[in-house]
Amino acid sequence: MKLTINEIAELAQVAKSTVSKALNGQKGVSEEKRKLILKLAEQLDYHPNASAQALALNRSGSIGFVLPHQAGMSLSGAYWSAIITAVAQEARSHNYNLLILSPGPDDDLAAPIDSVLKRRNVDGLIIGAEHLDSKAVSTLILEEVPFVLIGRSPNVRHYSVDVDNEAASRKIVSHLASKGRRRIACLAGPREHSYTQERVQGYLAALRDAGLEWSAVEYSNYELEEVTRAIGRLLGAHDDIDALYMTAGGEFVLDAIDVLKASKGDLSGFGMAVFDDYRFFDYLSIPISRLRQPLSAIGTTSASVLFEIMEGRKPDRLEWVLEAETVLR
Amino acid sequence: MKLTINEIAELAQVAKSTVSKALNGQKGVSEEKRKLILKLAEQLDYHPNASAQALALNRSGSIGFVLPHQAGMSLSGAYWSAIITAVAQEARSHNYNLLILSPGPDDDLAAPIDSVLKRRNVDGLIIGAEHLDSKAVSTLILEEVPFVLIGRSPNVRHYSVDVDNEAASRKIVSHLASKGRRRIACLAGPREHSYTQERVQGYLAALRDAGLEWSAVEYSNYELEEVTRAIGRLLGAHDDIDALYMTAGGEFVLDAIDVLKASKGDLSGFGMAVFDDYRFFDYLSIPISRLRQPLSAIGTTSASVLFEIMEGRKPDRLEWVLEAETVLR
DNA sequence: CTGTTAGCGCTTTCAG
DNA sequence: CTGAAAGCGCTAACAG
Repeated sequence: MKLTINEIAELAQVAKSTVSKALNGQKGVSEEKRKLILKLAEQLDYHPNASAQALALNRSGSIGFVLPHQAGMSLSGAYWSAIITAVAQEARSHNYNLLILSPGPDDDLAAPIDSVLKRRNVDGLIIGAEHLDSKAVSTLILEEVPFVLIGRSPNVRHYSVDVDNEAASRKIVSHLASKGRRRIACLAGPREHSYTQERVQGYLAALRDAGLEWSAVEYSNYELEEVTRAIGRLLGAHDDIDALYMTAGGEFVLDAIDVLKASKGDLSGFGMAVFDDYRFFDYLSIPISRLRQPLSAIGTTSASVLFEIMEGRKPDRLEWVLEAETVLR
Repeated sequence: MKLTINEIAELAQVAKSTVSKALNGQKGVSEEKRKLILKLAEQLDYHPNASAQALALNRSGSIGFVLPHQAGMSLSGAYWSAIITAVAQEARSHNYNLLILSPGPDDDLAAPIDSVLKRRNVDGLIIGAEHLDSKAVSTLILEEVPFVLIGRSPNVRHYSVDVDNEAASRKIVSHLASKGRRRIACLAGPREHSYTQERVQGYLAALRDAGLEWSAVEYSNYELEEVTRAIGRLLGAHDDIDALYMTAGGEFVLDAIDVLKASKGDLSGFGMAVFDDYRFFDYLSIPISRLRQPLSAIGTTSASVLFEIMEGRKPDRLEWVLEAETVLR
């Protein structure tokens, strides 16, 4: 049941090194033998043993994808799943496999990465940045592991692909302003994430663009209690808020709407914009403009950048910034 | 930079075979040497090279997870992502890695599976059944590859873990009946999927339980056009339908509600139940009762069944059926 | 162009 | 208990 290169060599009456060369398209094999060998391999459906190849070549043939902690969580799963699908596709087209590294609920991100690296299970990594400690990153760089980040972390300068958080935010908040909103508040995600900062910057820029002087930003960690408090602070301090920009989507939006409704009652006339796009937004009680991230492109791009560095080429830049699409309502 | 078993052996002044034994907890090593070796390995943070181990042991140390085609799609991604996260966890706890096999948009499911198997990249497979052709399955069985299915396919009898589609459907439709609905129609998914059939059976059983004689089932492939037509057929034939049971959730539900609204106008008083649970259901115009699948449990169970067969133990049964939780509205 | 040989790093006999 | 040696399947030098 185990078909090896030796069988092929025997059948073709050649040395296994010849088979190896023929199969790998190397030169130094007569056209005649090459044909014979390829035909044989094809007929017998021979595939070289991955472990043996990996051992001989000192390369695993897999890349790893590191999920952030909360990837399993409901809607954010949809986000990661779309990216993974694209990465898997790209990997396959390079004849690589895709390993998923999902940190346990408790243990830290570094452990699984470390092990997989030490064991030489992967040749490169794509890491959902979110909150990657710079310690882990410097280890990676030190060990010269090729890797690319999805999203960026503060204090980390490395290959990354991300969406243009600031520009997109600016655009959609400008849209709110153009609709006549004058008191546009911002409900932001966790302050420590780069993407939150960038999106807030975009928000502020849009206000400046529109000549609005008033602004208000509150941060939260996406959990109902904090969201409640954050919105409370916003509404408590200003009773004339007429629009809200949220720097992240998903269920967070539902929470926010609940809280808003509870404090303000009727929401008609209230403006809303969100960074992220889910179709159900159209079924909530107010129109929501939103930003749609190019998920497949993020996956495809990060994978191809990774393969580029794995193949020793040096990309001409460090950061790939993709556009988010605006969906105006 | 490459720390191998040889270095450890040298430092410990023993043969590498002794190191191997010590590290793998085999007997035949003096307590003294074992301690020394373990200490050394710990200090130097030695991890055996996975490929070498795989080659020597003829086992890859990875299991594969086969996604169905449309997994990247929006909300269904959330579903798979939750399962994968659980599987990854379980794999890690068995010291296995998780390989993701995602079929390309065009190519068939068999190709990637076949290659990964032939190359001995995985020791076992978890397959999102959905529509797995029985040909592929028989190949797997023939090659004696350990695998378990998530969900079931008609004509395939093999280890599988699934949710109790019929019982859950029966329960939730009974709930509709208990609320006084008398004309409960069923909007089903694709007829060829087992889960659709089972859910329809549950629906019919519930009607019988409630002593209702009237029933109506229409199938569709989840696409707006077909959904429109299916609902059209239901409403066209019966103008007194007062409730709808949908055998699947996600965006499908939004489409259905759109269509319903368009034909019936006001939906108040209309009853609705759905197999699947998303929080946004609570924000639609009518209350929706629903069934929540135990996603993590599905992942964990399928993985542990897989490991059981991989370890040569023969589970006492072929099918694991988990309960879906009902969320009544 | 071809075959022989020597590893890749690990496990596993099997003498000592 | 210990270590030398063989071998997992493949690739890469190097003679011929």
